[in-house]
Order: sequence, then structure tokens, then C-alpha cells
Amino acid sequence: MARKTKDTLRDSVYSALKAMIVTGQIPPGSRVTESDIAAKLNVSRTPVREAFNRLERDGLVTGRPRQGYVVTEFDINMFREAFDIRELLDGHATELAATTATEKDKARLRAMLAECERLAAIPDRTTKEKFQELEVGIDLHRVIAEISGNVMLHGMLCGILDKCQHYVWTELLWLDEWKMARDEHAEIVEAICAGDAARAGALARVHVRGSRENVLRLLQAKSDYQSFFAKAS
Amino acid sequence: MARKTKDTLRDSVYSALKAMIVTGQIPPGSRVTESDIAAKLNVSRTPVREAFNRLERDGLVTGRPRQGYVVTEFDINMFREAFDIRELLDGHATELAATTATEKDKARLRAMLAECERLAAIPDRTTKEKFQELEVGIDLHRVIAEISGNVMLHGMLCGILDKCQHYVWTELLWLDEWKMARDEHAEIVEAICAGDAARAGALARVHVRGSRENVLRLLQAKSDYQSFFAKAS
DNA sequence: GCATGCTATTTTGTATACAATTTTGAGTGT
DNA sequence: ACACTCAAAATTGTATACAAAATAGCATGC
Repeated sequence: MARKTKDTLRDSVYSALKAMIVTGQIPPGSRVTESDIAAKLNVSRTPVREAFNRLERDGLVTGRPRQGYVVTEFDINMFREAFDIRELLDGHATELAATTATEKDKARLRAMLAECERLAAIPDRTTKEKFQELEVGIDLHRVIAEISGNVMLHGMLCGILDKCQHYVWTELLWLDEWKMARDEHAEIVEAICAGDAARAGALARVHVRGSRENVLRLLQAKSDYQSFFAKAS
Repeated sequence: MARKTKDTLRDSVYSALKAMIVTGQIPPGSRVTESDIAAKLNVSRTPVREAFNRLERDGLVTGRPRQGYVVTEFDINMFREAFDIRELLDGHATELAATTATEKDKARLRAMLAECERLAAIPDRTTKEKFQELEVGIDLHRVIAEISGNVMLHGMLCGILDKCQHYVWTELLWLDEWKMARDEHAEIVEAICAGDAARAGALARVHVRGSRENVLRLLQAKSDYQSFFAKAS
């Protein structure tokens, strides 16, 4: 298998599995067995088990005793919960970031923004490039949380973002609404760079609320769509 | 070993270890080895390892590869972070609870409050009874989070409370400040029962901020105290 | 044809054996 | 007395073997 670090196998397996889940390579609802993963990654079941334990704690997989693990499937309600919390945490983190950001931090944020713009401006961009733009856009929030200086806050926000990232990707990827996110991100970064904590926080909260409405609307539509076919069949 | 449930050993070990850490039976900073715990609980190292993984994810123990695990020691800064987040989450949860609480929920809260009062009113109460009062007082926040209906929020708040509980116990146990908490708890429950979300949320935030100041002040004093002796020796 | 019960397979849970690494301590040399 | 080296002990990391439980499939009986 491809080991990035020289650390423990457990960590490698964890990272590999997490990446596969977050990017949707292993779709939600999939059943994952220890043996399969162990065979695929050429390791024994032991490190795989430990990775599963951590993933379960992260909420990325759900496991019941002696029934194996399933990649967690979010329903609409779980999204409501997640975005509710994200609004609180992201808002607070952005406020903090506006007061603590150094010049280096600000440069980093601006660079990420520029990268988003660059990827968005490519004429006939491929799916891969669209993904990249989304990834940088989501990472922006992670970096803001990091800049906030509250390590625990950063960790919690990353956890939530990990859980939602796959859905944001697959659901929002084809929407023009993402253009709006880009503008909002720019405003947020601007406020942080200006040191305007109140404004930055408010913008962040509005932004999360907007994402929330987009995702919920799409999921609702999808759900209606599916139940329509269920009735028709 | 004493197994509560008929579930997996991993879960039993996890619960047992968590209880020992949260109650301070294993003090922060202690080095814990897999073999010791395995021997003490009469199980093999495997379930112990998995329990450690989960505890590490909870932030209750810290482990570095091939160096074993140590019960996490909070410094003042980590407390600041934890209480910062708790103010947000607890405030929000209390707001939600005020709008969603059923009559049964309200009765439950009132019962917990009454239990606190009862334990506080005992003339020459023992340490055990003081502990019990503290435990019910902290549980009150967990129940409020549960009533909020946001499962994720409840889980996150429980995680934070678990991490802080030991310190609250050992530090605040002998303080009269706890009397204040009892009054504040009563006010919060009152607001929830009245369905006044704004007031309940505001009271909760003030309450958390108060706890924060108490804990920080004590830790600061302790730290000064220790560095005084360090210089003197 | 359908339901029910049993067995066979698959999969997880636990224990143990072995490997690798870190730490500790003794011993020696300066 | 101090520092350095090397070896031995302790501890984690990984693999594998075995046990227990759940699922699935098949056969049998109605």
C-alpha cells in the first residue's frame, strides 16, 4: 500500500480509509469489512480494526457489535444538526481569527482565495478542477479555525467538515450556488484581514446558514424525487 | 472483572477506564500501560488497545506511538478553550431545550434540581454526598443537551463535560461557589420550563462563564502556589 | 409453493505469539 | 564524579490463530 508517513500502519490505514470515505470513493451506506480492507491494503486486520474504531468515533462509520461497519449515511435531520452546530462554531472561530490573525495568516487566506479564483476561471475546466476548487473552499474554513488559535475548536470543526464534505461535493458540485460561496468567502477573508471581528463572525454565520439551506433544499428535492418513484413503481 | 453489560469486552473496558479517569481514580498525568489494565481487568491486551483508541479520540488520554498512553493533563489554556466552546454549545442547547421540552422533560429537570437541594441540605454530609450533588449538577447540563433534541450537540457537550468533570470535582468541591451554581441551575430550569428560550440561553451562557472564571482563578492560584514553592526550594 | 429449521459460511471478537522500538540501567573509561 | 556505550528489559505495533455470533442458503416438511 501507499504509506505516506513512516508512522504506524494504524495511522496510514486511518488516513487512507478516511480519505476514501470523505471523497466518496466508498459511498455512504456501503458495508465495509475488516478483511476486505486488510486485503486491499496488504496489512493484517489489527490495524484496520483500530482505524475503524477511530472512524466510528469520528462518526464517519457506524458499527454494531458483530455486524460490521457501514459508512455513515446522513439523513436530512443529521444535516440540520450539523449545520446548526457549524454555524455556532464557525462563527466563533471566524470572530477569533479576525482578532488573532498575523500577517502571515492573512497572506495564507488570500492565497487560498486566489487559488479558488484561478480554478474557477479556467475556461473548460474538468471535474477534477471543480473538485479542487471545492476542496480549497472547504479548507478555507479549516484554516480559519486553525488561525483562531483554539485547538479544540479547530478539531471539532474539522470533524464536522469531514462528515459533510462528501455530501457538499456530490450535491453542490454542479450548482451555480457555489459562485455565491466564493464571493462570501472573499468577504469573510476581507473582514478577517481588516480585523473586524464582529463583521467576520456575522458573515461566517450567514454563509453557513446559506450553505445549510442549499444542502437541505437539494436533499429535500432528492428525497421527494425518490419517494415519487417509489410510489410510481 | 465487573461487566455491566453483556456486550463486548471492548465496551466494558472503555466504560471502566473512562469512569476511572473521569472520577480521578486515575489522576491526570498518570502513565497507563496496556498490560497493567489488561491484567487488572482480566482481559487480553486487544480490547484494552481498542478502548485506548477511543479514549484518545475523546481526548481523555494522549498517546504517542510506541510510548504508551498518559491521562490527559489540562493546562489553563485548554480550559479556556473548552469553556469557550462550552459557552457556545451549552447556550445554544439550553435555548433549544426551552422550545422543545415536554412536560415530562420539565419534570425530569425539576426532579434533578430537587435532588441537588436535598443533597445540599443534609446537615453533616459526607464527601460522597458532596460528590453526588456535583454529579447531579453536571448531569443537569447533559440532560438539557439531550432535551435540546440535537443528538450531535448532546454528544459534543458530553465529551467536553467528561473532560472537565474531574477538574471541577477536585477543584470546586470544597468551594462555596457551588452554592451559586445551584441557584443558577434553578434559574435556568425555570426559564426552560417557562419556554423562555432567550432568557434560558442567556442564563446558561452567564453560568458557564461564571464556572469558567472560578476554575481559571483556582488553577491560576494553584499554579502560582506551586511556582512559589519551586522557587523556595 | 411457502414457511421453517438447520447447517455452512462469513465476519467480528478475543487471545496470544512475535517483531520492533524505546527506555533504563549498569558498567566502563576518562 | 561525569559522560558515554551497550545491552537488557519493558512496552507498544503487527500478525495470526481460534472462538463466538450472525447471516445466508439449502433442504425438508407441510
